Amino acid sequence: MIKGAISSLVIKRMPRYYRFLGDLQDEGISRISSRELAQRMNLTASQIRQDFNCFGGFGQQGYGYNVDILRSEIAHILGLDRSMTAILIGVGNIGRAVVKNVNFEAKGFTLIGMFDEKESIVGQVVKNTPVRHISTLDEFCRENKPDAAILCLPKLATKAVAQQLLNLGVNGFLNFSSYDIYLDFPEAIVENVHFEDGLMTLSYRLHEAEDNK
Amino acid sequence: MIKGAISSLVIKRMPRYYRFLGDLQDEGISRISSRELAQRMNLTASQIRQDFNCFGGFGQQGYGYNVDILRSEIAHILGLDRSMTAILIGVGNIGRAVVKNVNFEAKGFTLIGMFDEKESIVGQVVKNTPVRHISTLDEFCRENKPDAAILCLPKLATKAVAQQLLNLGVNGFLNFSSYDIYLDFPEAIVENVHFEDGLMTLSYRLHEAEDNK
DNA sequence: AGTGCAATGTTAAAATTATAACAACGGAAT
DNA sequence: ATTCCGTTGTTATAATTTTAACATTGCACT
Repeated sequence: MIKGAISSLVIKRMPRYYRFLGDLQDEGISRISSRELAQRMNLTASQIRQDFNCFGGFGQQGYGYNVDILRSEIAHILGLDRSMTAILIGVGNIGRAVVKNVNFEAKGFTLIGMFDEKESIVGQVVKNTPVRHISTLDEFCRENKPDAAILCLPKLATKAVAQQLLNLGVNGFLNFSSYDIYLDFPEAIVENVHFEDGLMTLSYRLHEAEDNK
Repeated sequence: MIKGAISSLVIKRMPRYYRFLGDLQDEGISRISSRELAQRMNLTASQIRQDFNCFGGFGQQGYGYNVDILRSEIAHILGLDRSMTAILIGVGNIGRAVVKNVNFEAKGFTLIGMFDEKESIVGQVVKNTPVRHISTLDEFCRENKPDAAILCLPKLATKAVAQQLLNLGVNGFLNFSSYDIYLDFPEAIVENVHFEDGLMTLSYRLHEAEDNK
């Protein structure tokens, strides 16, 4: 039972809960209260209960939450238990790193195609998926209608490719380039991933701590 | 002139401004108003002015902001113009990808050491830095006092290594493992980077959009 | 069966964050 | 020199988010 629109702040916390509950499973813990979860995760018990209650609440009064159930509920909320298809564009440095390190299958995504413009890369098989030439992208998308595109392209190419894909009916994007995609197209769903941002905020906080000495 | 404590939400937006202003420079744009910046970045002009005014404000009334000046002010706020030393621990898949794709120098960080436990990796030179055995970590840290540690370790090792480094006086962490570090040590500054989170929130939003059809 | 305890779901209050409004400023034009 | 226009810095309002409070529920124990 989902009530109204969920705040994006709540959504962004869900993957963290999901991850942490997995750790609890590894520890063999099968039951936890919001109070203890809060302590462990550096949150407040109130926030945890509020977060879960956005989706109806999965706990039992006087008992707490069952770790397995809670985790699979979150998986369901995030849609990890439903299957979607994705293509990856740009099989260079970043593209390879992403394919190697991101577990798409575990998140419900099946990689059905990879594309690059470099002839030396086209034809290679990465993770059981052959790399196709970018010129075949249109045809491929019309035939296979992928749900999402993982963009691992250089800055300049990113915007154009995103627009091309939008026109082909692909409107989910996971963007690993350092260029933020801004598309004024309401259907478009874009997640920008910038690992350098963490380095910059770390820098800020380190200097802040230093200055306050 | 910095007034009081800055909200972490403001800090998290700074890298994005920094990036976008770089794009504007590439386009040859040297001057911009908060209104136009807001349009381009999908924000409100109010928020932009408020954000910059947390640090004193860098604009000129009736004119707007000078792109070059604004960007370098943000760089200064983030501490990118001040030098810090960092070590990287775990030179496996993720570690290599991070070294290849993250521009530490441009963010003010100098990589002074890399560590791994695998004998086959130790001795290799990655980005002009030799990989040392993890057993030499203590000695190295006592001698060189690195400001930050980039953790690219498997889940299980992460917590222990973080604790070890804390004891050695290293208290800035950029953590790329899928394990969130929770240290109840007030000095510790931790930034967790989880690229899979973006995939999960994308999944949520895609399914949400689908369900509302 | 009845009572007490523990922890949830929910409602209310506080705090924070974002948006809007406006006054102050500087440059350009007359 | 004066007025007007545009845009900032700043103050005030609105909205959101977090935290706290509490009533309700189900289990365990006697």
